[in-house]
Amino acid sequence: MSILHILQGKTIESLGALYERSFTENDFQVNQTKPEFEGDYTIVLFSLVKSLKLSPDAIGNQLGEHLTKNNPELFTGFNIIKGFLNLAVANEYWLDLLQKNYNDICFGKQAMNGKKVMVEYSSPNTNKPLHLGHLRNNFLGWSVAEILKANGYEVFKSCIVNDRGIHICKSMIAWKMFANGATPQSTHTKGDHLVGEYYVKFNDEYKRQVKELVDKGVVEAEAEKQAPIMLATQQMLQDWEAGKPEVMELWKKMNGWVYQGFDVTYKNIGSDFDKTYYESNTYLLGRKTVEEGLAKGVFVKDADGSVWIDLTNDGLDRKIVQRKDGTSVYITQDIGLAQQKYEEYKINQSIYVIGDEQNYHMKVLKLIAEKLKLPNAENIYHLSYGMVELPSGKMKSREGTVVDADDMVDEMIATAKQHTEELGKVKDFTAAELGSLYRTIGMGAMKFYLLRVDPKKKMIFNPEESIDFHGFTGPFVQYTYARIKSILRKEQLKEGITMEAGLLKLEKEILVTLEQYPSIILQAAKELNPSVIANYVFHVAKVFNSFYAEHSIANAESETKKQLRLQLAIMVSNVLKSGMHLLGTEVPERM
RNA sequence: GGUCCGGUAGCUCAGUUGGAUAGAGCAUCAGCCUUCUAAGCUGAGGGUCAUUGGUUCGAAUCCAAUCCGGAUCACCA
Repeated sequence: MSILHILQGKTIESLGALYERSFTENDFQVNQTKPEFEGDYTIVLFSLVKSLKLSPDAIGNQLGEHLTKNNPELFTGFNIIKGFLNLAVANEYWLDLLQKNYNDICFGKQAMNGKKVMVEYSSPNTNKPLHLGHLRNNFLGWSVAEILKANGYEVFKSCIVNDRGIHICKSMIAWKMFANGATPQSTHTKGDHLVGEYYVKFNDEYKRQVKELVDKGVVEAEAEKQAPIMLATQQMLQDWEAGKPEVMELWKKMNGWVYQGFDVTYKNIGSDFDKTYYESNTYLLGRKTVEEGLAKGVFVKDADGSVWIDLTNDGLDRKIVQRKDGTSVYITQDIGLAQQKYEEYKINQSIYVIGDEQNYHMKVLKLIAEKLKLPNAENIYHLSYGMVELPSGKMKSREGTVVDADDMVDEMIATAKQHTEELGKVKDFTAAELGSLYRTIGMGAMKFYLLRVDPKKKMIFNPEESIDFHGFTGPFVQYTYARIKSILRKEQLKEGITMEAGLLKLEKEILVTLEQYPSIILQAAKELNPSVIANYVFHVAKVFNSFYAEHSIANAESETKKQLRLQLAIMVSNVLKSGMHLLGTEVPERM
């Protein structure tokens, strides 16, 4: 329970005693006091004026009087300015907070609550390597899972691999046509990149063939259907569905290359999964759903045999759920999988980390689940995030502007190396230490960069300006942590020393900030928003840095002051480490 | 066209259950390393919170209209 909540409770108490009616926390507002005014927390009095028929100053005086008189151990004074009641919180409260929590590495986290959540994220296609957009997805998913764990949920991370379908056949056809049997080994290329090359080659060749046909006088729409490479791809998809051995063999071989490549990338960026689903195994799940839907009268069958759901009454469209040839479409498979997840893990909530271009799809998914009265329907939640765009607009593979995930990682680590060398810090470390330090800093910078903005909003990434290492960044926070650790290696904390009662402004500011960590973790989970953590962790580091520049810990004014500051530093380092962990980011002991 | 999302400093973003003079970072400028790591600290300049109207003690925040940008509306996934 934070001082803010305590103050709310005490205010309700005091108001009740003063005016002999009951009040709730909605009757007034409590904020942190603005720095230009005296006090720590502020009660806004205007909303009470009407119902009490008293002036703001009169209410403020009576309330301030009552609060300080009845809770001297909490509130030591007050002032009223233009309808705002500013209260000063007793130093003892802050010192007590420090004593109790400075060494608790679990500070801010909740005990297990018995609820289970699944977070589905990453979910790649096996026809091309991961790019910057996937990185945002991966970091978000991992971080949200961690934030939920910190709030007491049991979390399962899952991934659905889109490993079948026409787009997969495209790279297979192109490989057959152009690769001459090239393999990752023979070309020294990462498997996912190799397969991605042939996906690009498919599109080039396809475009060429369409143009050829158009030049011969074929209408463009017709040419797109008739292009031989497209016909061959469609044939391959049919062969795949029929289980034709040579197609299956090629499919397994090429997917195997991609998985090897993904494994490397996932390991690099720290993504992991408790359960991986493969669409090649789940794409038939929808059939049962369709049968159920028809039986319940939620779906209708058209004359040609295709099955539909009418969502026009819900403001949406009529959606197909099964093709006339009896195969299921994407949405139906997803419903089947949603059901399977629920049955397998008995989850209370199912979170899908998917880009906002699928908002409509996910809305339909949830709506159909509701109409089918599936038990998990209301637990489906789409964590929708915006695209990562370039200053010139969307990334386009056609124009070669796609920022590759592996390249990005390498570049960040290289930048970390360059910065460290420029600062002349290299001599303090062994080669092995440097390797892991560059990785920690580079990945920290990148993850922080992609997580510090609200997931809902699209974000712009400028490849010209490399990701910053100063200011509101991961390395800034890491650096603050490393400096604290450096002090803690030199100075010993002594047990049993009586704390000094006085608190300097900056010392108190640190404590006020640290106290908010539990509610920040709560808010981040409620909003499923890691940027809340990023903003907070940065704020903590900033406040500590201001203190650090102003006051010395090792050479404090007195021994008791030194011990107090050591405890403060320890608590700050714990919160920084904990918060950065929620963002999937490590903190270095030295940098 | 329907639906949804967004528009805050030169740039990238916070702030939106209505509260005091709208905040950070980057960039620009001026300072601070013989004292715990300067990847740091202190300060300055920089704003019609897209526009207009409304609601009220009070609006970046709520409502309405308009303008601009984006996503989506496949027998693709």
